[in-house]
Amino acid sequence: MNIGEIAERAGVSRSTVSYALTGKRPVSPETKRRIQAVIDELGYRPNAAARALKEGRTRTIGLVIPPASRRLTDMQLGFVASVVDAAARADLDVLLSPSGGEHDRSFERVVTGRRVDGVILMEIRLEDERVTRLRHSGLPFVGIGRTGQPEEMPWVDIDYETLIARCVDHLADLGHRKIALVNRNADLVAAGYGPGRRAQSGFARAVAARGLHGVQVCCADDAPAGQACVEELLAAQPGLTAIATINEAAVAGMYRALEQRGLTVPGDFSIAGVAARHWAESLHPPLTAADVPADEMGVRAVELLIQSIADPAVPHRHVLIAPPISLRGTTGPAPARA
Amino acid sequence: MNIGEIAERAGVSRSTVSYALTGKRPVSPETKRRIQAVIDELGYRPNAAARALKEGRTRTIGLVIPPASRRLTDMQLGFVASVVDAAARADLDVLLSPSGGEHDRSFERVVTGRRVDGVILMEIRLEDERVTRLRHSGLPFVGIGRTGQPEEMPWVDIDYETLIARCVDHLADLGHRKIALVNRNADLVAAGYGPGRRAQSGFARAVAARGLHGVQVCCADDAPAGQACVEELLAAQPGLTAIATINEAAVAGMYRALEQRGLTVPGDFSIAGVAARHWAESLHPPLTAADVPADEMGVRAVELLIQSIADPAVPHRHVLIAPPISLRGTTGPAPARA
DNA sequence: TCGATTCGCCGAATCGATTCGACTCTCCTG
DNA sequence: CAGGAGAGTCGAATCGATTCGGCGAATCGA
Repeated sequence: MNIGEIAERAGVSRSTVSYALTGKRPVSPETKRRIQAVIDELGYRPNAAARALKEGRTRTIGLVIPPASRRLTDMQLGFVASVVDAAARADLDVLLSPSGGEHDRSFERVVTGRRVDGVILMEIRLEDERVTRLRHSGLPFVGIGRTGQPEEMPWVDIDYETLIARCVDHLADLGHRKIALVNRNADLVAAGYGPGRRAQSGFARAVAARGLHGVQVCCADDAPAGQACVEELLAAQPGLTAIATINEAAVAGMYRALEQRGLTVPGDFSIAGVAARHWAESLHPPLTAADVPADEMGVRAVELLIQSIADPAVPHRHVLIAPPISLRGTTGPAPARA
Repeated sequence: MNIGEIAERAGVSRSTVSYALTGKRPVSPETKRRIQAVIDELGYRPNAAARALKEGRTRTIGLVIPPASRRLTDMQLGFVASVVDAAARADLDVLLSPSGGEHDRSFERVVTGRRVDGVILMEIRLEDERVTRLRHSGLPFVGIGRTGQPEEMPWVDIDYETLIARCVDHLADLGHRKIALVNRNADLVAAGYGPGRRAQSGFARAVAARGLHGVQVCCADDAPAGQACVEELLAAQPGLTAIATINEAAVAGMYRALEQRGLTVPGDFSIAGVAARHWAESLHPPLTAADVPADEMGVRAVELLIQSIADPAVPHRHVLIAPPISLRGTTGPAPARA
């Protein structure tokens, strides 16, 4: 069933059917009605491939996610969900492409087969060859996250550097003198993962500015790792009274380790972090954290992408988000020196 | 850049380029080499839309997920991840389509615009109009989950009825006499969500068979709801000593409620469930549960779909999974009657 | 009443691939 | 040496939509 059959049954030419559907040229009401009747009867829908071929656009965007075999963090899941939602509202479909590891074929297919009109890239490194690849291809794209050359592309990002510095300031204000940064997993940070690196520098800067003793560690992105990580920290770092973290997936484990050491939060130990709001709230106890509006970020990313697609020459826009810290009760005054 | 340009530069016709690429007719080694050289130089890739139009297939599958605004459970996330992985291995792209609520346009677009060669459907209801829609459309599809008429389609599913019955049996063996089933959220169950309904009947059957006192409740899919739910149960159901559940997202909250009532697990109270393995393990304490192999299920679903696409006339295949219960320490002998 | 607009519609070209039939060689066989 | 087979290639049709130029009829103003 194609546009020709509709045309035939309605007694008009194919072009008239097309114009009736798109409205790009006037069609008489009577003709339009007849065409619509046939379409409704047969349940006709234009063939997406044919349309894409002629129009040169697919009405589809690509979403490049971390290898799916690695569990997505709650925040990443939030990005995916909001991107899919926002795209659906704009009548765009979303093609999912895991990147990294064995899946580069998938990424390559999406980029070079002209299967999508644009791409949203997640989990960006400071040096990211996917960005290079995309720039070279001429395909519009937007980052959730940014590289070390922020001007080279449009993006939406969280200002981890500032946020972690704020966490440190907050903890310092409460009298904590020795603070640890619990980062994301070591591989990621070593590979130049933006948030990880920026958290490092924000932490170092703030710790120096306040004259504190700072310790930095990496930690795999799950609860057991968080537990192990804090156990090690407590053993190796006497006098440690607070943690700042961007590793939301590990927080539950951190709580557990503290609890097993008999340390209460926030009485004996404070934790502040950067996390998706609903996650921070659902933790027990709810985490004092800068609430990352993952939902909003996905929507903004889609907006930027749609603009880039409509006019590739438009200057790159950037959205840097630094939400305030919500005090939820996992931070308190430093305990009296033992 | 298209196949014509490649042909021109290589000094052959377009059909020869096509045959050199697909190997569907012999091409002399020398010609093949020349063509390949041009392709490598220009980085040519065939246009996916043109190919899809001519071939009548898109090399893309649709994955219909629950509305993304609702958080995906860990198990659902596991399905998505494994489907994407398996599809990528088969050189298939995955088009994501949220269904339900305001997103039915997206579902409709995917199904009727012939954008995909087949569909994998998640979160199936006993009566599911999407299944009706898909059957009517003639598009090959596979369910992760099944309707009330299991023969009508190929699927991969978990045998919730049996698994919950096993949980009950296990708890009964340990001496528990009054057991609650904590189901998924009420809306879902009311809408005829398969796992929810099958858990209900499996629970009812097992409870009756063992002469126990059973209580059934629904609970929203998150930790706070789990906490509230167990608080209510404890208040309203004196003598309750165990819970069986399929609501993995609520388990952490259940633990919390018990803890706050001063009840230890498994000393005072037992919990057994059905959950994705890695989730059951990462809970604290790790949950005694039937471990759902989410990774494997996605792979199997893709396999079935590929078969259906290759030969739509092939009889529907079904994979019903009933993994054994892994004892992890949240179940123990019923406490002596208070 | 005549010429110029405007409206509504049609026919044909086009997007970029695949594929079928046919053509030209070369080689082998009887 | 004629004729058939097969290898290698080409030209043209095709998939299903969009879109441009143009054509006839109705409308309008002078």
